[in-house]
Amino acid sequence: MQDAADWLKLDVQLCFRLYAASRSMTRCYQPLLAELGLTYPQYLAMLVLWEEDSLTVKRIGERLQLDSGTLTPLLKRMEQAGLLQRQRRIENEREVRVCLTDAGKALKEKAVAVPQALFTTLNLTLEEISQLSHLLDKLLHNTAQTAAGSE
Amino acid sequence: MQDAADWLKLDVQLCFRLYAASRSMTRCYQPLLAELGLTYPQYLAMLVLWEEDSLTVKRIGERLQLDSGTLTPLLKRMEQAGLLQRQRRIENEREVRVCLTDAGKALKEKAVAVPQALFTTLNLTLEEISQLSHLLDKLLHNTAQTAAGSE
DNA sequence: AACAAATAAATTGTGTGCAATATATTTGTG
DNA sequence: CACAAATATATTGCACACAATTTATTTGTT
Repeated sequence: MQDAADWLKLDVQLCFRLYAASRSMTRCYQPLLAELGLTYPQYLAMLVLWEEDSLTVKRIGERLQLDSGTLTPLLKRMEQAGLLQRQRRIENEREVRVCLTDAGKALKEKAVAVPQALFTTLNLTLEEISQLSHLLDKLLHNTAQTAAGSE
Repeated sequence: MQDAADWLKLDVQLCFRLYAASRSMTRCYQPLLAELGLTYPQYLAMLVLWEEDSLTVKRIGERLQLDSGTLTPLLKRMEQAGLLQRQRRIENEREVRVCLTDAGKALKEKAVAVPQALFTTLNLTLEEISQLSHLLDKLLHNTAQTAAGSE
């Protein structure tokens, strides 16, 4: 009985650490991103668009592992903020193409300071970051849902 | 210019991995917890209460790093579900004491299967889990807010 | 061409997270 | 005792996440 109960201790649970660490890191981003007028998920969407502009909602969702239920309102708010434009494609009217505005593109300059500041806050060695990234990738791979993770 | 822009690539960002991994793991828990009638944050609250029953909202919040804005409605839903009871303490009426009901205590038996199933899904070695836990703890420590992390 | 199946977004509803504020109670100080 | 400061919880408002459903469009098949 005691053996089985040990599995249920909070401190033993890897998942709680992951959950707490993710939220803790997002909280670190928050004041930095507030200066750019972005939330953390909005920042992720901008990262994707800065890398490759003019993507469909579906493509952004694949990169961020988010569905339209999350992305549609998020992108609408970013459109309201003047960072991007959403328009149905003429070739395929099911799709909505998302393009950065000049303001959206310009924000990239200021954003460079964000990951650099985070790196300082994290205070992990490059070796530790590399290890952590590797382990998280492996975990992501093993937990990926067959439905969502279609590549 | 190119150097600075490299900091803004999604795949480089540790934080995105953490964010994606946390959500991916929660999705793995979801079908298992659905059988217990719990969401993931509710499961975490139960873990804390199974370990030590009759805690204040504040104490639960310290364990889970959640504030009353999140916990109050969450605990109310769990009370509705018959898993616990919330009552103002007589000694100090600012505090609310949270106690498991018999149903809440009994649920522990079924819950033991959950972390075991997750361990199988994760498919990580004990060594890898240990490493990951250690790195996440370090990250958590370094990102902890001075305000919230009062011990 | 006709139409079922597939696809892409949008919508709806529920449950977090969290900042900011409000309320009630207790504690500390003169 | 009076009363400001501190404490614990609750409330409000906003922004995700995500399951489930709906809507509109395109594709595949006959």
